[in-house]
Amino acid sequence: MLDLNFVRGNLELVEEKLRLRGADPAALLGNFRALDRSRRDAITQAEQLKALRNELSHQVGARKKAGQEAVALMEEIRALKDRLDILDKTAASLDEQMHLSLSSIPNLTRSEVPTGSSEADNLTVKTWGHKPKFDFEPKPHWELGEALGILDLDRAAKLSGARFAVYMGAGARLERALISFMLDLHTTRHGYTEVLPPFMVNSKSLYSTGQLPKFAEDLFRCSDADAEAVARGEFKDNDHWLIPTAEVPVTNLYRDEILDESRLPICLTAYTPCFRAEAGAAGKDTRGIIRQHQFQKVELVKFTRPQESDAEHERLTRDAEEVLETLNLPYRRVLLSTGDTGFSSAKTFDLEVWLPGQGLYREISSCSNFEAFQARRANIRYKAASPGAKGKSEFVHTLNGSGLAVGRTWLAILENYQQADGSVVVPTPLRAYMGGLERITR
RNA sequence: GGAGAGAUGGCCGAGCGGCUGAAGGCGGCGGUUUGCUAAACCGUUAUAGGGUCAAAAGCUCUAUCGGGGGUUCGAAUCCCCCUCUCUCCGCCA
Repeated sequence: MLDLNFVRGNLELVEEKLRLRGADPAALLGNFRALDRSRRDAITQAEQLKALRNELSHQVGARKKAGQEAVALMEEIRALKDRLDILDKTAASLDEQMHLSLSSIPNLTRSEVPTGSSEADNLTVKTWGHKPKFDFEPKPHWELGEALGILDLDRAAKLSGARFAVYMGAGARLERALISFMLDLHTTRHGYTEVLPPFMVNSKSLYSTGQLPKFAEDLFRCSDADAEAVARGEFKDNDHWLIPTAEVPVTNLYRDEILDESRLPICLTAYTPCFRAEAGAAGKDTRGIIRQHQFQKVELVKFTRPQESDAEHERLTRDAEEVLETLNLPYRRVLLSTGDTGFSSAKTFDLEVWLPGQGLYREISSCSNFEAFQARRANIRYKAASPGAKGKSEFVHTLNGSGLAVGRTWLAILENYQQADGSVVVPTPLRAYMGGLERITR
């Protein structure tokens, strides 16, 4: 969420930034000034009446204490009530509208983000590694996996439907190895603390990180959650949704807290499954396990001081890249354009891994700097500890990135490490996690 | 699932109809004292939203004592509902 004062004072800039994203400023901010004005007028009126009521009530107290009667005063106050009731309701309703309107505005992208309307305008920042050369036609992962008996999509469909996968034998072990490998790398070499959060969260948490209210249809909702209430802007702490990413529970760890500056930056890593409804993705990536309703991910999350978030963003992206480099998977780093940058993000790098079986680069990580956008929604602040500082609390900056999407790493290994006989060589760093297995064969 | 107890500021903790935005302590910040450190002492220290202001500061108003509703001229304090925490019992991986 953007700061109300900031929007009020920089309306043209905000509208311009919205246009860069391909959003419609008129739809989002068309009545901003009018709404702002009437909201403030209503609040002023209601508060003036409350001040009067409080003053008169005080007089009642004083008279009673002095042993005088106060019937007339009490009558007067009672007479205010109807008027106050209406004013209060009006003010509350306008305030709610303002909040909902503000909650629907995406974050402002940073100036270095390339202008564009879609992923076609993303900027490739760097390319790493050598694409493997094959003296045979490389196969896509679904053919390799099914032939090796380590991936069973047909039975997954029987169990759960489309867009689910069953991993068997060395396939299951490879998935588990990747999770352990990534967590170990981030905790021992990159300084992250491991977190194992709940896989279900309440709607308040999803509001804080920006998934609600706008993107409810992308989520799996448990039966105790009320999508209509969410659409009205009611976020509860006693309903449940399946997490679409560990970003949600991990970022919300410090919701409504004031952190000590000396603790920053806080760097956390978490393995979780991720559940996505993939609404609107019908017909997209239907083959293989690129796009699933459930996939595993190791996530990186940081809480930083505002002045450090840019440098920490670079560091976090490097931490994700190092997973690919250690596994020797060719990739490129892409700076997303204004049109492709996510709702809550001010700047996002995607890492795209080379998939020889399909002959293209595919997103395997997305590393974003949300600046204070999520922190403002989640009310995560820090208090300056440095001497001389005024002790005023400020919003932290939050960042996160996949380090990495495990399912896509799994399939990237199959495609990049495949052999002419259909077997797959296990990358050296994973062998210790696979009981020494060097090659997955039929 | 049943029974009971509780939820107050950065933290601990008092208050149980008006004098309470909230005692006291801890912590933080500023200062005095002091070879240094420590200690002691003094002062200060919530958040959000209105109004005023060119703006900031300041001043002022409103709201906030887990969340929501109610009673009352007036609610941290009384009543109802919900959530969470703790204790005991039951069930359970």
